[in-house]
Amino acid sequence: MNNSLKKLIEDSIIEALGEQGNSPPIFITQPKKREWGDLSTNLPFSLSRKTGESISKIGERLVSSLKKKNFLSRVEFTPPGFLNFFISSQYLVRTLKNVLLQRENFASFSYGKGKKVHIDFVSANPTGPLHIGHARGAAIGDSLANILSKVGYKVEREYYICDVGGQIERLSRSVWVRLQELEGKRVFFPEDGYKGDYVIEIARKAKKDLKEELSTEKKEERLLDLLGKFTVKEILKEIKKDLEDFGVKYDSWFAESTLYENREIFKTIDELQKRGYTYEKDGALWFKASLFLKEEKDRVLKRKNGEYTYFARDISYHQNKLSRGFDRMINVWGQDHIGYAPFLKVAVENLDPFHRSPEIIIYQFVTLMRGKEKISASTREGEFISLREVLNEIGKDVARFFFVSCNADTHLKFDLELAKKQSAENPVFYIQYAHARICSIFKKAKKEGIKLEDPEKIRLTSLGEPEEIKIMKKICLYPDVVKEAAEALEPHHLVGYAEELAALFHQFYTKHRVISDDKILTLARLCLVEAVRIVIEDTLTLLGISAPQMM
RNA sequence: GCGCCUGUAGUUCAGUGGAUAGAACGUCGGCCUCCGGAGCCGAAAGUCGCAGGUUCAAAUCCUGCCAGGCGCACCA
Repeated sequence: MNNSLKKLIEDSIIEALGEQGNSPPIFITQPKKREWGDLSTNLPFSLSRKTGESISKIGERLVSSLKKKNFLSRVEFTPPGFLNFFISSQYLVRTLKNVLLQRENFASFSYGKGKKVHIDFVSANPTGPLHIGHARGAAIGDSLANILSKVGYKVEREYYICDVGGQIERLSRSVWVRLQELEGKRVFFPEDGYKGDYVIEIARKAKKDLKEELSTEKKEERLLDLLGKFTVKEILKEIKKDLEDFGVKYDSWFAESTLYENREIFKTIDELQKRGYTYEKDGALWFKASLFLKEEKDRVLKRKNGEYTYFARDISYHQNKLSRGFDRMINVWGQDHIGYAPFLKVAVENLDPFHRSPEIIIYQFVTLMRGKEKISASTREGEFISLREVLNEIGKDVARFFFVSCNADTHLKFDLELAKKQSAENPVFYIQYAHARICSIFKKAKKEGIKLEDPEKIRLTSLGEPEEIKIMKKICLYPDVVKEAAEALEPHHLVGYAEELAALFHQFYTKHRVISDDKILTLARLCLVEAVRIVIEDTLTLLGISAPQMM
């Protein structure tokens, strides 16, 4: 299935350019003014610079060979050097029928060619509940996964569980201390321990569930190990539940400890050594990052005490992904990993014979506000707004919409008060309202005994009002929006699109009646609004937001 | 100090080197006999952080400043 209008135009241009057609990249964009067409390109500029032919000559030549295309009603060359395209009503009608026939597959593509994509997001350390910062990563990662699978990739969502290392030790020690306190003993709470109340809850649960083991096991080391495993399991249970309520479901959960169990970590280190990417210094094993990254310091793979660093484990994890046959690996990380990303990339790509490299999407942190006041977020100190609280306060739809509505690079400010207060006028409701309104039109139609027939049989040419044309044109662009969001790995493009489509619908709705005495027009308009409904539902689904029939 | 990211309307954010920089919220003024008013129509609101440069064309690319966020571990 391919309903991309831009591709159609692009192909026609390439065809028109003929044999000598190794043209510069063709950019087709939506112009700002209606007189400039529905789509336009600046190709005459760039082509002229390349070939030396005059801009207007190129323009005129392209116009004359493109104007025969039946999906265009008009092609114009407009000085200083634009080609403006006008979509034909024939194409508008055909597209409307396609939406009704193909429904949620209208914007599906084979673009990804069934390639396997691994997407790793959130992957928060199991040392505490998810907080609001993780929510942004969850919203971006999950929507991206949805979008990529829509354009034809085989997507696997995975959560990487860091269940190894010093943080887990600190966590289990914190639980142990809380346990002692429950026994009535006064114990000094470690400076670097986890201070959140959830630790006390877990201690309480451990006291009940691990009663026997706790009383028989005397060796502190074994005891801490036992507590650690129990705690990680408990916290993961909560994380999983929070994510599910946020609309996120993973295909797999990968525990870091399995890298030791199947000895992959050792193989990775061997390979790095064999290739001469390592050296020993001060009793530690180092990665020669400077081989690939000038001006960067080398990094430790294996510490003096014999433990592997997170870096070493992470390289091994990525090799594991490659061994599972993934063509692309996408990691969605918070900006605190920004300096680390290049190291992982060079290590992984230089070990792989095909030089596949993780693609890393960095999202900037959310500044959380309550009115004018900033709220800090630290898992260690136990000061954070949990994802759970956000879900309870403002709900999944508003939260997901908010986190996915702007570019990952934006340092966005999130005012909880405002999010709650504005909720009635929030853009997400504006979009959902359009959907609910359409559903209610169909309820009325049903009551009056009107049924939507086979769209092929309905005379859609009776749709000619400006508001109707605008809607159809917007719908024609939907597949391209999805494709562009997939190519750029930027879900936020869909948000802007959904708002625009909803606005066009509301404008149409205010001015015209769908159900009227004119039977033919009624059916045509039902088709039109049903197409709007399908597309809105589709965008909302990609963003993980519900499309309610009633509000 | 070095690296990455950001700076666009009162606020939150869009904006693929192109044509007169957009939307939402907020503010002000209009619109309910009729499919849902969580809607529609209109108005006010901008030195695109500052200064240079490249280009026929710069919010967008380059350089330098200023301000903010995050990194620069034998943490993860």
